[in-house]
Amino acid sequence: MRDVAAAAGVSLMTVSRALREPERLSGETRKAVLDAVRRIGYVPNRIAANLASARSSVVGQIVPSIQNSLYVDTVKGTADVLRAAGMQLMLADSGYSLEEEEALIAAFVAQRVSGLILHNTEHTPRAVEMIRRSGVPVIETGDLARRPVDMSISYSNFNAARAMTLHLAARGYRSIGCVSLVTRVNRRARERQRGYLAALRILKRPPDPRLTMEVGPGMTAGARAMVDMVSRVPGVDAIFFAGDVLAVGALFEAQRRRWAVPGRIAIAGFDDLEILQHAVPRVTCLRLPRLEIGRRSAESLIDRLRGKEERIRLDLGFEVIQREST
Amino acid sequence: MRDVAAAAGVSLMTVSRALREPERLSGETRKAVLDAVRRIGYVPNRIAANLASARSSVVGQIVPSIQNSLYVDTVKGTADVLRAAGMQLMLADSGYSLEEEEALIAAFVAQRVSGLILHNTEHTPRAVEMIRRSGVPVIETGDLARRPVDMSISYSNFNAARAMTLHLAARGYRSIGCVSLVTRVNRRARERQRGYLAALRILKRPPDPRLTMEVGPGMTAGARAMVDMVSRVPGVDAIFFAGDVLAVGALFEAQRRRWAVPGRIAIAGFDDLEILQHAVPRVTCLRLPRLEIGRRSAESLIDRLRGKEERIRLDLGFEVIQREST
DNA sequence: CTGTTAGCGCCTTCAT
DNA sequence: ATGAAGGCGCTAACAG
Repeated sequence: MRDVAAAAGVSLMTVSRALREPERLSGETRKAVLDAVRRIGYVPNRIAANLASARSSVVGQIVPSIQNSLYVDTVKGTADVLRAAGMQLMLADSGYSLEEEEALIAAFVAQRVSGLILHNTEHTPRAVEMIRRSGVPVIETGDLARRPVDMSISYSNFNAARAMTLHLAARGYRSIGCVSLVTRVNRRARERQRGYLAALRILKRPPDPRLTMEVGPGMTAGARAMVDMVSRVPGVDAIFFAGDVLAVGALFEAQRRRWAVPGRIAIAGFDDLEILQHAVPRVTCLRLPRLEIGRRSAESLIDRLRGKEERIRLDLGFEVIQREST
Repeated sequence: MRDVAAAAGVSLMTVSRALREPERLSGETRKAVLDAVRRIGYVPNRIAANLASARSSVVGQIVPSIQNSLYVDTVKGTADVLRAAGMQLMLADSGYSLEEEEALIAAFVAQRVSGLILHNTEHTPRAVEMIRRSGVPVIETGDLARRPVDMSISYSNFNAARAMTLHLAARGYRSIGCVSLVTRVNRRARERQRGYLAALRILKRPPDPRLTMEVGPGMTAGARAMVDMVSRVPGVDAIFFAGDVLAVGALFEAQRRRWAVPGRIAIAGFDDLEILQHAVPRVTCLRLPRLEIGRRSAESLIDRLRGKEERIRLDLGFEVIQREST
C-alpha cells in the first residue's frame, strides 16, 4: 500500500479510503489512486485490515459431513450470499462428533470469524461457553432448536416426520415402518423418530418395536433395513426412510428382488434428492428448504454485523411430495 | 494475551511460546501459563498471529460447483488433511465462470491464504498474474495440466475417456456413442471427448458426428441424450456418458422405457458415484481418485509451506470398473 | 529458558 | 477532502 501511495503521491490514508469509500474522495485523487493500484497490481491485505478494524469478512460453517449431499445445499446457500456480499466462507466438517465440533469452533473463534453457522443443535458445554464469550453471532440450522444458543433457522424434523407418517396413513397404509439413523448420537434422527411415534399416537396405532429401526448411513443400510423389516413383519406395507440415502438403497434393492413398489411395499424418503424424482418409480419424500436455510442464515449474520440486534428463530417449513412410490 | 501474561506473572512472549512451542519452556512456567489460559478462557487471535508472522493457516479452494458431488470428494480430502494439520479451509465456487474464479482468487489472495487449490486448469490472464505476483503455491486438480501454473495433481481426462472407449470396444460393442458436457467452456469435457475420438482412431473406426453429443448437466439431460442418440442412430449399442450424472439419468430413462441394459443399449458412466454401484443394473464407470487428489493437494501445499521446494506434477491415474451395464 | 524491542499492514481518531 | 499519529494482538530477532 505504501508503494501505491508513493506512486499516486498521496498518503496511506487516501489509498485506504479510495479502496473502501471511494465516494468520499475527489474524482481526481480517486482516479490517480485506483490507477496506481492497478498499475502496481496491489492486492490489499485483509488480514491487516481485519486486525486493525477488529472485524472480519469471514463466516465459519460446520456441517457433520462435507460429502453428504444434504448439507451441501445449505453450504451452497451460504456461499452464494456471502460471495455476493464480498465475504468468505470457511468450511469444516465435524464428522458427527461433538468434540470435533468444539475444536473447530475454537479454531474459528481464533480466526475471528464474524459469524458461525452450525448444523448441529447440540454442543459441548465448553463450545457454548466459547461462543458466548467471543460474542460471535451463531445460527443453528439442523433442527429448529427449542432454545438456540443464539439464532436458529431451520425446519422441524419432528413435524416433518409426523407429517409424512400421517400422509402415508392417509393414503391407506396400515402398517408403516420407520427407518432412521442412530438416534443416540443424532438429535435430528431422534426428532424424526419422535415425530413418527407421535403420528402413530394420533392415529391410535400402537407402536411396534420391530417397525422402528435405526441403522447406519448409506444405501446398503437402507436396502438391508427394508429386507429385515419385511422379513420380520411380513404385513408391513410402507416404510418411511427418515434420513440419508436410505430410501434410494431400499428402492434399488426392491428392483433387484422384483418387489413391486408401492404394490408390495411403499417407500418414502426424507430429503428430496435429485435421484428420487428420476428413479423408477419416482419416490415420495419431504422437500426441505436446505438452500434457503443457508441463504437466510448468511443474510441474518450479515444483518447482525450491520448492527441489527434481532435474534431470529425462523421456521422455514417443509413440504410433502407425493410421487409414485407410495 | 496480556491478561494471561499478567495472571501468570510472565511476559507476553512466554505466553506466546507456551501456546506454540510448549516444549521450549520449563515445566512450571508452562503449567502456570496454560492454567491461566484455561482460567481466563483465552482464545488466541490468529489474525494477529498471521499478520505478525506473515503466514496464515488457511488454504483456499475453488471448485466449479459446491453442489456437485464430484467436487465434494476432493474438498473432503483437503478438509481432512488440513484439519489434521490445524489449518482451515476457505471454500468457494466459481459457477464454471473464469471471471468469477478470478474474483475469488483476488479475494483469497487478499485474505493471504497460504495456498490455493483450483479445480479449473484454465484461468484468466489476470488471475495467473495475481497468483504469480503473490507467490502463493497453487495446485490445479481438475485435469493433469500440461503446463500447470505451479503444481498439478490429478488424473488425465483424456486417458480415462480413451481407456473407457477402448474397454467398451473390447467387450464387443460396435457402435459406441459419447455424451459429454459442453466442451466449448469446459476443458475437462473437451479432453474427454478428445479421448473418445482418439480411441476411435486407434480402433480405426470413423467418427460419426451423430454419436458425439454435448449436453448440459443433470439427469434429465442424460436421459434425453440417450433417447436422441438411439433414435438417430438405431444401430448404436453402447453409450459412454462422459460426465456428471448423465449416466444415471439415462439408466432411469431406460428402465422407464423398458430398454434392456446392456441388451438393447449399454451404458457407461464417468465417475464412480455411489448410486452407480447400487443401481439395477450396476453401472460400468471409471473410478477417479478424487478424495486422494484432495488429500495429496493439501499435503503438497503443507510441504511447500514447510520449505520443500519441489513443484509436483502428479498423475494419480484411474481405473475402469466393469459392471453389469456393459 | 525468558524477556525486550520493533514492526507486520492497515484502520480509527483526530487534526488540518 | 486529506493527512498524521497511534495502536490492533501477536511474533521475529535478538539479548540476557
